[in-house]
Amino acid sequence: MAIIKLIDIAKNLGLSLTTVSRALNDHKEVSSETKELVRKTAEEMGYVPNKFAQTLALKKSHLISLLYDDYQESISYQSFTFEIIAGVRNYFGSTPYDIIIVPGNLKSSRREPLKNICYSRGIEGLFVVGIRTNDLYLEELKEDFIPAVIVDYPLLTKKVSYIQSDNLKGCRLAVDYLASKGHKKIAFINGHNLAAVSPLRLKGYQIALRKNGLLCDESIIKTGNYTEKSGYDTAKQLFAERADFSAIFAASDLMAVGAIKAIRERGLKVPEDIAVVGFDDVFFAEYSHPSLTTIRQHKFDLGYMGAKELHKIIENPEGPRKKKKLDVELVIRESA
Amino acid sequence: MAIIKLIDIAKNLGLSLTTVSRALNDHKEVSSETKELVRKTAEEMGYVPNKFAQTLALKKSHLISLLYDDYQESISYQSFTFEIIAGVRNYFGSTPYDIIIVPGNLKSSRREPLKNICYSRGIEGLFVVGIRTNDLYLEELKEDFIPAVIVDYPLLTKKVSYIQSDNLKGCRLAVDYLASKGHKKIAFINGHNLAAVSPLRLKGYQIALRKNGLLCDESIIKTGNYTEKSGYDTAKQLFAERADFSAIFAASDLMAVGAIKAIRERGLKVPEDIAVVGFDDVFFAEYSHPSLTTIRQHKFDLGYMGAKELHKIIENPEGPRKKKKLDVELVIRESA
DNA sequence: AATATCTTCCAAAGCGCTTTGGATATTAGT
DNA sequence: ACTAATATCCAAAGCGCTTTGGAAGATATT
Repeated sequence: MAIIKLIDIAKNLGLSLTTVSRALNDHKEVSSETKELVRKTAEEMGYVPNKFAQTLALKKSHLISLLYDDYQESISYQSFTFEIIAGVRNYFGSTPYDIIIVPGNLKSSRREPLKNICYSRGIEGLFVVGIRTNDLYLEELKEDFIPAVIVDYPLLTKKVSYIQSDNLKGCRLAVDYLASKGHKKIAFINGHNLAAVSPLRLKGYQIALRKNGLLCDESIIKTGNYTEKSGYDTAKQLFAERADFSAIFAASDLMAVGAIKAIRERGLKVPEDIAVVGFDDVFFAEYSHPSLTTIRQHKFDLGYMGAKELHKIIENPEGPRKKKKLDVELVIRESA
Repeated sequence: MAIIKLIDIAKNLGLSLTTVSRALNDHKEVSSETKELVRKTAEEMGYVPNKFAQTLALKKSHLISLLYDDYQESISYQSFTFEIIAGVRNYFGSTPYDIIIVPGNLKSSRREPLKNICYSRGIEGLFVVGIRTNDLYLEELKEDFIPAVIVDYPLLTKKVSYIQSDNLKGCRLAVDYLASKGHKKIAFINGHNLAAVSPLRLKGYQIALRKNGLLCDESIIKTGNYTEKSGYDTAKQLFAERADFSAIFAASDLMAVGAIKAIRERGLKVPEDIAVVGFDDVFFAEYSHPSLTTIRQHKFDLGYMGAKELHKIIENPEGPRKKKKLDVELVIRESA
């Protein structure tokens, strides 16, 4: 029961290879009767086209590749990435494109150049998520040699678009909400600058403070690294230095959880003594205690819409590139 | 700056195609000087082999495929799956194999037959995770048409191995621990039977009870569906029917969290009034409140070791298949 | 009846690679 | 000096598909 090929069904039907191929591809130069006949026997014989041969002949692989990192030190980032990937997969599931995972991970030191990877596998587009601002692959992407869509890193060239949540709005929603609850001194725990969103969130926080007529006090702005521990540590630091803030806005849910732990250890209550707002709405935000008030990013949509954009770039390379911003929303739970 | 091919470097060097190909493949029938020369100029010219052409000529694709579901209703399952995939990716990262994601997801109704997917893409092996016991793909896998490794579903044929955590031991550890704390009546919240591990965990629970001289009371065994809500609901049900148990063992962390919520709502304290032990050790187990005592599964290793086994099956199809059981451990935190 | 136009088919070339089956040149064996 | 063995290379075929450039037959046009 070997795998059967075009030639087999051609012989079987006494037709030529050409005709069989054309029949299956719905080419006009073959009568509808033979088309039907060929299709039926192909089906019966269990024919499936060999994609490698097709790729070779057509110079079109229908392959896009996923570039992501499994080892973001913040393990919560995993669920973020996973949901985005789910979106990508879902979008391309209804196209002829397959998704191949770029071998190795972003951290490993000896990596093949992106170009080699793409060229040797005929990859037509790249979906990038979780890339650090100091990652060397970014330099290659800037060379603009392949269509790509990047999540959360602002790169816009002829072939590269990017997509991210509306971070400024997210920060505004958080600060507005806290301000509306009467908070005057809102501390901010940001993430490191290896994530391109960090400066954005800081900026959003500052703008929102100003808009609410609150002054921006540098001494209650701290930088963590998106982990729970760093949230805990920076919160403790805040308390050690000064304790006249009544709310903490953290740039990630995980840091918010860490901060809550620090607050509790000090014998204070959330949200009564100190209110806490996170960012991301990772799934456990709902199950932590107290459940987290946070800014929801639509992760699945980031993947889905990003994939759609990537598809568009591939099909129409001359079209305009654009940055896309996805809406965010405030999810009010117990922590603020 | 077109992509360069073997023929280009052949012309460039005044050599034949054959020789260039052989030089790069370290074939013996070419002198070491020419080998060196060819390699160097290939490098200089930025040559990368076309994998499709290679696949076609060699009849070897070096592709394995990942079959998984993004939509397990338990979202916590995501992190489980993601970590396993990280393990798979990590293993194959040091082999010539690439990983392609099976298009569509397990749930979508109109799916291509697995065979078509595999044959048309020349896929050499399948890594399966999160498959339901009623999934039709299982029937295809049973036909044994392709090397595969399945996580958490017991299928063992000539080409298919499976791997899972030691569920029986996990349940024993949990029950032993609770018994050692003096608990006599330990309720059990299991997951549905669409997950092949569920009956195993039930069995493990029962065996462990017996070993500890505790009697197995059917009325404190409930079945949820691995979600937080089902944990909550079944725990409430337990209370409604009878309240003389002092501990709950849940077959997943998420259900454990749900159960804790129900316990709290009843005005009882965890672990003082009712102790709770979960299963999986998903990452938020540490951050929930109280932090979860649970059975840790080594998810990354499931992926890594499973991938290794898959590799072995592919390279040596005649070798013996085996089921692999990975060790688990009890992680003691606050909830018990 | 002769030419032009479709329609339907096919043989052969090509996609970029590996491999088979020689061919040529070099070295060794007697 | 002549054959046998070895080393090094190459032209051509083949992997399974699509597409180009004709060819043959059917239909339409004058």
